[in-house]
Amino acid sequence: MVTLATVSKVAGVSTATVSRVLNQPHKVDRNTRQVVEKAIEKLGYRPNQYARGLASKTSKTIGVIVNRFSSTYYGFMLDGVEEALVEYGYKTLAESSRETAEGENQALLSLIDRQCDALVIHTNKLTDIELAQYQNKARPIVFMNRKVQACENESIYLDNKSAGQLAASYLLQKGHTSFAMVTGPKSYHESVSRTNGFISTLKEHAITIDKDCIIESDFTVQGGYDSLCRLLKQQKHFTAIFFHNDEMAAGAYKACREHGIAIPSQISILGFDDAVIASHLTPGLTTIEQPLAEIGRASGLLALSLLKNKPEIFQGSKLFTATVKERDSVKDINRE
Amino acid sequence: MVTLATVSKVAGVSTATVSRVLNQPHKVDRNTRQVVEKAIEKLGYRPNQYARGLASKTSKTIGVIVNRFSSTYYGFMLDGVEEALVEYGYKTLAESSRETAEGENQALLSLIDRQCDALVIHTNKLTDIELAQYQNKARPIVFMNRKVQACENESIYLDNKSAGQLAASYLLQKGHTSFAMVTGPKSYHESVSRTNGFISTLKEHAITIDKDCIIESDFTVQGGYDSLCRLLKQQKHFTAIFFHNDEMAAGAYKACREHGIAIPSQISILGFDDAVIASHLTPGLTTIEQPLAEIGRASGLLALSLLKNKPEIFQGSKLFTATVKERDSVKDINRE
DNA sequence: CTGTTAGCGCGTTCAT
DNA sequence: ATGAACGCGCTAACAG
Repeated sequence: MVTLATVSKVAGVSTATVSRVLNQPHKVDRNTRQVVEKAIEKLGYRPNQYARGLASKTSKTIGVIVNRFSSTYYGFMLDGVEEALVEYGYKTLAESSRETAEGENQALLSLIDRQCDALVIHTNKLTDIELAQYQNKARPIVFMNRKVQACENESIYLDNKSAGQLAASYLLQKGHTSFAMVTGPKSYHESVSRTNGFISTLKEHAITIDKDCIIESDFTVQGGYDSLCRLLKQQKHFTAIFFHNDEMAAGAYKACREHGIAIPSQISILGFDDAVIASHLTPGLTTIEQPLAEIGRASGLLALSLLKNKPEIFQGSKLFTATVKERDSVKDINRE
Repeated sequence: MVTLATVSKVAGVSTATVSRVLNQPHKVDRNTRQVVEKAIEKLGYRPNQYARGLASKTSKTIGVIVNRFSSTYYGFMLDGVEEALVEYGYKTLAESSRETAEGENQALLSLIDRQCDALVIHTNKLTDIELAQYQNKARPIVFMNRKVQACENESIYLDNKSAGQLAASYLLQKGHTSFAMVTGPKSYHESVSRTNGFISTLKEHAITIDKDCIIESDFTVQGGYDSLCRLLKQQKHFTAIFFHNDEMAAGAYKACREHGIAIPSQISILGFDDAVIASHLTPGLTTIEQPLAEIGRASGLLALSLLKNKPEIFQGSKLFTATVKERDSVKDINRE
């Protein structure tokens, strides 16, 4: 095994000097530096990261937690985080919580054990209080697409209330006046904010939404399917439905097909996320787009800036804005 | 900071004993073990993984490389790997190559630097020879969904030739006799094998496929779209097209829509992978399903078995079999 | 069964 | 600008 000692012998210098050319090249004479670099090259020396971490107490690694890997929702954020870190020579250590509270706790501890210099985490199960306690430790923790009370400075997230308002404005603008909504679980802060935003804008236009027309679901295709069936059974009147994510909207497409309901002529559907499937549905799903990759990127940068205590690395807003991705699932009633 | 020494003092034993209760509990007396465990609990002690790795030369971590995170193709495999490792108390260190040769090399080196006990990698750019060289080092490398010459024992992959044969058999069985095919890049071994399998089965039935009707594409939606347009322009006759993945098939759907071609009445489409989008397309995409999660899981297990030199951890085949996931994009001509 | 001790490979003083 | 020496926290002989 090639170690610092091997290199130092070959180069005819001390290990301290080799270490310096690696970490503080400017403190080494040009000539000796070149000699050392040649030796490193020749031997194919690679520093042992564990020894490094042990001695320096830093790992140049940032831990990331997501619910799972097999969803592009998390995939886009992960890619965003990694992109940001690579620029600064940091590594990503990604772990999944398998969407359980236990998994979140374990992942958190495991990443801390692994000496991650900072953490970027997306969690749903742990409470704000529990998360805030972790935050109290030495290493910075950034909450990715999650707003944590008392840790606002470390939270990067979408302005879900505005997004809900945007959804309502868009549908109103298309001439709709009677609505239904299928939300995510109430335990998710996004769901609550989107709901509030949606309702508040309707209220501004003196429109109320029947309580029976707001259904809490679970962000899954099946959940969306079931919700639409329930809405249909109720026989309430509405011309447009706002779904809190695209998977649920996709489930609604299926239900519509089975019930012989045409989208958007008989019912308009608005999704959320602009997931990969949105563009593949027929008709194309109009949806509220959320910049997941940028949220990931910003989270990575914020972690770095906190870690190095360099505010200049992360500048800009911690609050992201949604936009409308217009396709063909919302009817423009004005044009009739 | 709480270290082994802290614990040992509180428990009134030596650091070696504390280390033993952590790693070889059976070698410690029940009573002293309990005392130590109490101290660990009380102090909230967590072992420093870097010190551990440095001293023991093992990290209980397995590095994984994928092209990127934002595709469920890799996501499913990653989830599979992690699931397998968690059972054995191992961690996943995932890194993306961003689908570049440089990225693959860097990721490989970086994971080795990080003392990963084994590697599970999915690569496309590096040649078999380059990969085999890495394999020659101390730590085991498993090639996930990739067949590497000279490393067959460490390759876990789908039997792509059989899968191609299956595709042909299925279409033949549905009464089709005239075909087109859109493949992935020739540099991908999967593409070549699928093509060979497909053609060989046709040949068995005395059917040849016009060379102009085989188009090499790039696994992207746009690529599939372009390929179908090209096929259409040629005015050759065929009733069914086999796409080497579902993304390209989705692109074909779009092209069909624009050209007013009905699926499956005018043209039948068969995909590959059973990606998430397949079920959301209209009509549902019939596709050759590949068990990605299981391939990931098997790769993880194989890595563990190699690493620990325990064949019993991984038993079963390294070759996986594809199946047909039937939906509505292939017409049954016999029924006319 | 338990304690002592010597590294693991590197970064970092402190001298020179 | 360079080298000697120590310590990071832990595991692994070796004694006892």
